[in-house]
Amino acid sequence: MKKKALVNNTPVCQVRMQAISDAMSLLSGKWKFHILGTLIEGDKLGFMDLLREINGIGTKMLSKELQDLEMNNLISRKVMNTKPITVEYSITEYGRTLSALIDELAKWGIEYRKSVYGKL
Amino acid sequence: MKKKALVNNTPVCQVRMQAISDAMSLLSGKWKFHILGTLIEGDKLGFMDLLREINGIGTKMLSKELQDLEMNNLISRKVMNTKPITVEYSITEYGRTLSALIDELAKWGIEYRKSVYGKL
DNA sequence: CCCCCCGGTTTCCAAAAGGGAAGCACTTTC
DNA sequence: GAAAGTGCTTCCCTTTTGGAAACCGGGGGG
Repeated sequence: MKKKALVNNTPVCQVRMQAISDAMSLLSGKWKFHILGTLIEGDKLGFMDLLREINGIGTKMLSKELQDLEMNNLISRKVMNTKPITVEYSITEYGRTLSALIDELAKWGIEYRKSVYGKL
Repeated sequence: MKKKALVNNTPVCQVRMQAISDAMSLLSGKWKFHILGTLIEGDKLGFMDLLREINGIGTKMLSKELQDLEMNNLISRKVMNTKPITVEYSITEYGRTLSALIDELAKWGIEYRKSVYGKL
């Protein structure tokens, strides 16, 4: 007699697992949460602004991640008719639905850091 | 005159960014949320149980991820004195503090899937 | 004329992540 | 004594990810 999955065999758990995979396929990588978090805080930002705001990111990654996020409709890109051509990146309405998740992540990270470096 | 970061220059934002990096350094990878989610649902599970519950994972990844999670005190590993030696993996009290985050992730993933495959 | 700023793309490369298959030690069951 | 189950580790390989640096084109300033 072969054993089968017990916990995750229920439809509700299969859906949860699928959902986690779905979400991670959009949000994985070192920078996506940083970019989204920055755009949620600061309304409209240019490419160079983001490069300055997000410590450690380089032009290649920023450009690639912005394309990914735009493709998934989480952020929007608008080219402005200014004298030196500028681009405005901003969070979309849909991207804003991630703010609860990002808040949870940041909240947990803050508590984690407290637990590691002691209760001062 | 050199421009400086405006949005993330505030201490509160620096802390958030740091927190996001901290959290992701523990939780990154393809399987950690699945393992944690499964252990939150099902109380105590053996290695082979997890292998069956988590669709697609192989022994190598499971073993490695379990070690990572144990090192960070998110799960606990207890070797049992049973006839065929068995190991019980379970979520720690600390690991359980992730359930809100995992719920948010799953919730968002479910809504995302709905938005992609239309409102049926 | 040269350089800097904006907003990127391209190239090259190193490191990390991930997966398959096999092996290993031990025990029970057939 | 052979197979099967439990809990891994090791090896080898491919894919993915990430980063530094160069380059590009247009515009403005000195």
